[in-house]
Amino acid sequence: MSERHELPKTYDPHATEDALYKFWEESGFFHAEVDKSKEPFTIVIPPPNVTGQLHMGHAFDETLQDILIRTKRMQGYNALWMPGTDHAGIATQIKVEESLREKGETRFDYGREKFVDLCWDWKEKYGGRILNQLRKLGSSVDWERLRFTMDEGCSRAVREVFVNLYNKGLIYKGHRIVNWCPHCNTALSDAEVEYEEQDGHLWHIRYQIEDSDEYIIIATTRPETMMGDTGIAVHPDDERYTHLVGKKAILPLMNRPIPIFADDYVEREFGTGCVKVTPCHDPNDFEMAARHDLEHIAVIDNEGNITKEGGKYAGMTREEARKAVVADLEEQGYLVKVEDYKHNVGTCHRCHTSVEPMESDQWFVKMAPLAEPAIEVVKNGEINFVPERFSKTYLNWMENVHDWCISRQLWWGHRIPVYYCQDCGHMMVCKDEPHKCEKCGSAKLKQDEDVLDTWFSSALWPFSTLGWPDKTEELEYFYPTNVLVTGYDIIFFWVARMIFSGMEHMGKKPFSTVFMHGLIRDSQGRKMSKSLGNGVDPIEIIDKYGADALRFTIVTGIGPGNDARFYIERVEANRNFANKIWNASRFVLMNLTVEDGRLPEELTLEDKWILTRYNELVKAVTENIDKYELGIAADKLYSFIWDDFCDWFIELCKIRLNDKDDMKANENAQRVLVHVLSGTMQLLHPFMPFITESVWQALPHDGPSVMVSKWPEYDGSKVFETEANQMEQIMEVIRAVRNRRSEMNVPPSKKAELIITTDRPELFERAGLFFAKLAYASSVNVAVQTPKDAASMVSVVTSSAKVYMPMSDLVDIEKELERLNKERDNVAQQIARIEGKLSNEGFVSKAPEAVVNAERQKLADYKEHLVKLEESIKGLK
RNA sequence: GGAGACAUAGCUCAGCUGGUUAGAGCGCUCGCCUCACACGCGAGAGGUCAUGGGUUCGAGUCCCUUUGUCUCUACCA
Repeated sequence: MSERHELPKTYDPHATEDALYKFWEESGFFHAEVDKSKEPFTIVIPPPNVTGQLHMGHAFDETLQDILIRTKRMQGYNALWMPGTDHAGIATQIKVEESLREKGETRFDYGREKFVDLCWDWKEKYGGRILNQLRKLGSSVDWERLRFTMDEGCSRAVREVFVNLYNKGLIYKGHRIVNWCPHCNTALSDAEVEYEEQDGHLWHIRYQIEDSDEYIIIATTRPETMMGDTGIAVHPDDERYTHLVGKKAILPLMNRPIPIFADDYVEREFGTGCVKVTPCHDPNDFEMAARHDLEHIAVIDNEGNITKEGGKYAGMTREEARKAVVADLEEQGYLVKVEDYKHNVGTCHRCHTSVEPMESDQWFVKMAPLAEPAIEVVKNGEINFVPERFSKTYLNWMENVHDWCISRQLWWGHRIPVYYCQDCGHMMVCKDEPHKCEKCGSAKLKQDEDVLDTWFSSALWPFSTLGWPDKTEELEYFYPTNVLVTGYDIIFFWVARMIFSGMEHMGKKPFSTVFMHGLIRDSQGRKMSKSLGNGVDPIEIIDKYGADALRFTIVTGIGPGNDARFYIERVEANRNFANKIWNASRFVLMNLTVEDGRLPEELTLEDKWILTRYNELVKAVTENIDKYELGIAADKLYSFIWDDFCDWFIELCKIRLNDKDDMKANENAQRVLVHVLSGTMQLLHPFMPFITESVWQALPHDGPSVMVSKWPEYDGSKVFETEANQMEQIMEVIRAVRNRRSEMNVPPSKKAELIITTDRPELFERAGLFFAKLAYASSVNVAVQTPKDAASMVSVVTSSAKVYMPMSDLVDIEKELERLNKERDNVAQQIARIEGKLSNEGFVSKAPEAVVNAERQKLADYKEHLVKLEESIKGLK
C-alpha cells in the first residue's frame, strides 16, 4: 500500500491507456456471446474505410457509441458492439492507382486480376491502422467479431441480395442517363453527386430557321455540348414560337437541320423560352428525346473529351471545347449575348470533378416498392430519430427517391453476379458462378465487368455481420440492433439504405433508434478537409492530452445534432479535469487505511449532504444517458466531481482525516470518500474509460474492472433532504464570509474569530470545524444574542445566521451601512417579486403545488434574511 | 424552388418535456505556493437570451413576423 503515496502529482494518460486497453481486450470484456438469460443491446459500427485514418468525425461517432455500449454493459445488458471496415470501392481504388502512378503505371498495366490483388495487399498493409486507432480511443468493440464488407460472409450476403432483388424485378439493367465521373471513370449514384454553385454564363445563340430568314435564339450554359444537339424545344403554349413548331433550325457550326418541337418541360420565362436538346448529355433532354423520338449523338466520351461526332472539336477536353465553340460562334456571328449566370454544377463527391451526364447501360435498384415499408417504419415510430427533426430529412428523401444506380465501372468491389454466355448471349443472374450456359450449354461464360456501389454492401451491414443469409443464432438474438449512431451527412448514403434493406431482406427494421450527430469543424467553423489542411488528427490529441480528455471534449458543449467547432482549449480544460480527478483520488488514497467502501452507520452532516447529492447524480446521469442527453450527463458529472466532491466534500473531510485522536471518525470519512468516489468513477466510466479504471482499481473494489462492474443505483435510503439543506445553509454562510473577507482584502493568513448568531444553533453544531477549515476562523462562537460591540465588527448576513468578525481595524461604518442597505434592497426586491407571484391567483391555482411551495419557501427564507439585515443595520446606526 | 437549423456573457457553446436570482469552459479583474492538484484555490466583473407581436398564471424554452448566418434538397436549359 505504500506505493500509493508515490503517485505522481500530474496524471499521465500516456503511461496507462494502452496497457489498460490491452487488459480489457485480453480479459474478454468486449466480447459478447449469445446468452438468452440476458437482454441484448447491440450497436453496429459505421464501418470506416479500411485504408482510411481516424479523423474527428470517427472520433465523434465512436465516442458516442462507446458511451452507450459501456453504459448498457454495466447496466447488465449483453452488450455487443460489432466492429468492421468498409472496402470503400472508389476511395481505395483511387489510392492504389495513385501509388501506381508514382511508378508511372496504371491499373491497365496489371489487368483486373492483378490489380485487385494489389488492392488486397493494400488492405492488408493499411487495414489495421484504423483499427488500432479505434483502440487508442478506447472503443470497446468486440474484436472477435471483426468483419469486412468484402469478406466471404458479407460477399455472400451481397450476392444473395442481388439475386433475390433481381428475381423480384427490383434490380434491372437500364439504358439511362447517369452521373458519370470522367476522372474516376465510373457511373455514380445521385447521392454521390455534390452540387456546387459556380459562376458561369448563359450564352444566347442564334439559330437560323431552315429555308427562312427567320431565326430563333436559344440560351445555354453548356455550348460545348451543342454538337450533340438533335432538337430545339419550346413550350406548347408559347405563342412566340407556335408557328415554328414542326420546322427545322440549322445547328450552327455543324450545319445540321434539327427539329423544333413543343414540350411541357420548357419554362417559358427562362432564357429565351427555347431549349437546345442534347439527348446524350442531359437527363431531361434524354427524356424529351424519348418522347419525341430524337436522334442520340454522344459528343463527350468517358474521359470527358469530345468524340469524333464533335467534328473539329474532337479530342478536346470539355473545357477546351467550350472555349473553342464560343470563339467560333462569336466569330461567325451566332453569339447574340452573354449573361453572367450562377448555377449548380454537379461534382463527384470523391474527386470533385464536374460530373458529366452520360447515356449508358447500368444496373439499378427499383426504389419505389422498397421505399414504402421504409417510410412506414419511420412514420409509425418503430424507428425513431434522435433528434427527431432528422426523420423529416429522411422521409423527404425517401418519399422522392429515384432508382439507385448500383453499378460502378471499377475493379475493386463486389463484382456483379451476372454472367453472359459468349455463344448465345444468354444472361444468367446467380449466387454462385455457373460453369455452363443454362440455355445452350456453352462453357464460354463471362461475368459482368462492373462492381457494385460500395454502399450496396454497407446497406446490409446490420444483418450481414451477424451471419445472414444463414439463420444464425447471433442473427436471431442480436437483430434488430438497438441504436445506430452516425453523422447526419450519411442519412441517404447509408441510414436510408439500411432501413429499406432490413425491411426487405429481414422483414424487420435494422435498429430502433438512429442517434444522429453533427460534424466537427475547425475553430473557424469550416469543415475539416484534406485540401484545406485544417484537419485535426485525433491521434495527436490523444498522444498529447489523453483519450479521456478528447472524448469528454467531444461529448460536452455540443447541441444535439448540431455541428461543433473544435477548440484545443476545451481539450486542455478536460485534461485538467482528468488531472483533478487524479489528484482527488491521490488524496483519498494517501489517507486510506480502510479496506472497503461500505458506508458507516454514523453519518455526519457533510456525509449526508454528499450522499444526497451523489444519489441525485446517479439518478440524473442514468436518465440523461437513457434519453441520449450525453452532454448533459457529462456536465453534471463534471460539476459534481469538481464543485461538490473536490471543492467541498474533500475539504470538509480533511477535518476528520487530520484528527488522529478519533480514528472512528477518520475511518468513517474514508468510507464515504471511497463510496462516493468509486461510484462516481463508475458513472463517469463510459465517458472517460481510462482514468476511471485507474482510479477504481486503486480504490477498494470488487471485481476485475470497472467496465464490468454493476452500474450504480439510486438509493433512496441515502438521501437526506433536510440535512442536505442544512449543509447548503452552512455553505452559504461560508461563502458569505469568504466574500466579505475578499472584498476587504483580508489575506487568508489573517485568521479571525467568528461569532455566529442564529435562531437555529443546531445547524452550526459542527460549524466550528467547518469554519476553521473553510472560512479562516481562528475560533467560532455560536450565540443567540447579538454581541455588544457588534457595531465595530465586520458582519455577514444570510437567511439562517448573522456572523460577526471582530476586525475593528477594517471596519468602515459608512461602507458597511452602504453594503447592508444595498443587500437589503436586493432582498426586498426578491420578496416583492415572489409576493407578486404568490398574490397572483392564476399562479396559485394553476401552477403545480410543488412550484408554489418552492416559491413560498423562498419567500420565507428571504423574509428571515431581511429581518436579520434590518437588525444589523439598526445595530450599526 | 422546397425543407431545416442557428442567432444566449469578450470568445466558443450548454440550457431536456415552459416554472432557480439564465449556466459552463476559455478569457478578464482581485487575492492566494491553504499539508490532493498552480493542469490549482478563494472572491468577482460581464447577458434587455437577434427583432416585433401572440399563447399562458408564468417563455431563453411554444406559435407567428422581420433581419442576419448556415446546411440539406431539387432536372429549370
